[in-house]
Amino acid sequence: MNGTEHEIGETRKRILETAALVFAEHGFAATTVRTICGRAQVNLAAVNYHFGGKENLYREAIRYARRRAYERFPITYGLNGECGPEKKLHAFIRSFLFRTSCDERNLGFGSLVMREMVDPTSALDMMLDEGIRSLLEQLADIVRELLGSAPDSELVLICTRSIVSQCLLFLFSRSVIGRMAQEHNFDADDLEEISRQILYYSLHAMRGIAADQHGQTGSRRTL
Amino acid sequence: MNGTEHEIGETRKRILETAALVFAEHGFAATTVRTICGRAQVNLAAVNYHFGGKENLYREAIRYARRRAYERFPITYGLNGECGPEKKLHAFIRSFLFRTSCDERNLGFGSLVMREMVDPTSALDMMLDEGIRSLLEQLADIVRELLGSAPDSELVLICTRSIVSQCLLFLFSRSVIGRMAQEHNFDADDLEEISRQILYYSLHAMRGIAADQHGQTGSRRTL
DNA sequence: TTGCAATTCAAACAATTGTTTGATACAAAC
DNA sequence: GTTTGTATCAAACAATTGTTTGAATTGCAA
Repeated sequence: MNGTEHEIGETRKRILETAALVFAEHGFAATTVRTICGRAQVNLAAVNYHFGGKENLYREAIRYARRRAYERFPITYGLNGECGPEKKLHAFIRSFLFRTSCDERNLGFGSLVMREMVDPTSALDMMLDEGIRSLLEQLADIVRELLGSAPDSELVLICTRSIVSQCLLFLFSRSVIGRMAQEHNFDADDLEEISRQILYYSLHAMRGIAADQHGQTGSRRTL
Repeated sequence: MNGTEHEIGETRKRILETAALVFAEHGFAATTVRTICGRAQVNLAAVNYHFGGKENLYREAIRYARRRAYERFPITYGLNGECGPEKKLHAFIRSFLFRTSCDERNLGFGSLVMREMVDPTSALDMMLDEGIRSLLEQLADIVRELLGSAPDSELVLICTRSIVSQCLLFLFSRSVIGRMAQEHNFDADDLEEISRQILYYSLHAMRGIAADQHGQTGSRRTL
């Protein structure tokens, strides 16, 4: 081993992959170093030797899972060349759903994000700085484009929030869905269908809101 | 003590309230019986004496917090007499947001639900049976009423889901919002405003979808 | 082969966990 | 006053935790 940053050794890599999956499954507190090492078939001391502790391993595992998930599903997933805001929104929703899905090749990235939102550590700040913030801004740009000229900035916020919430729902309500429906794991076709539903609903909502806004030019207190 | 079910002793009550708040703050695994007993100013053995273990206390604490939260904000909160589906939807959203808000008098009910969705235990089944399922059905009824006559059942599902997701967003993204905005705690006025926004957005979306559906009678594949 | 640094390993460590124990205090019933 | 059952308490228990240790092993350059 030459010691450079990106040259990952065999055990190091195996620990990272296993750790991401186990942390995603049980959370930080409930995960034991022994479980990780046992499943990764490495010695117990390897975690402290290679990562300097459980907490450091946790952060590294999150970065690793995120890199892998984004490699599989970049934000422009399924997009080819220039296209309108509708297609961009569809790509955004699709890639988000697939990236945070249960597929083991995502290394539990979705669950890691979800758990970090519920039990924030310093890793959440890391994630905000290195991805989430820019992701939200890109979505807001698409929404701005869809709402048309000179949109009230609060409206952009409301619509963006609605789309985000619908994407997050399938992250957070996995357990509830699993207990209320008979089949609880979404395959690729299901995710495509859900993407289409979210897109369909959001486009209609935004069209209606944009029309309402243009119709009465000014305060939109129709409540 | 006469031993009846609902006659709660002083220490028992103090443990329940403290436990709900501590479990809500740190989650089941990360909270220690010592922390609860210390903050409740009772002896360490009291938990096992009165509740027979940490896990039992956890379940009882959730029920206790839920009862208190629903007493403060029943599903018809702010409603008086008969009224249309719009007002009903508004009441549903409002009561949900207030019930799951950070207000300490809710005993952390919102966080407890959230954590149970992320780390499901047998308590989640309990919550589904004793509240969540019926809550979702009531919302679906309101949506059905709003969408008008003979609505496609899949549309009801989509719209219901969207409303739920927007309500849940303020439960799950509390940490992210707190780190992205300067002020991170919502007061009553904020919650009222957010309720209005969710209502506004949802009503527009449903109107648009209902119109689209009636316009083309049949498959709604406009994507 | 020899030497050297990086890695792996079994074992032990100190700290913390949920739970149990047996003594004690207290109150009401007889 | 004695008894009886409930409640509280300090102390200890067994199990599990993350981490450390020092020896053994490995891989490769000299």
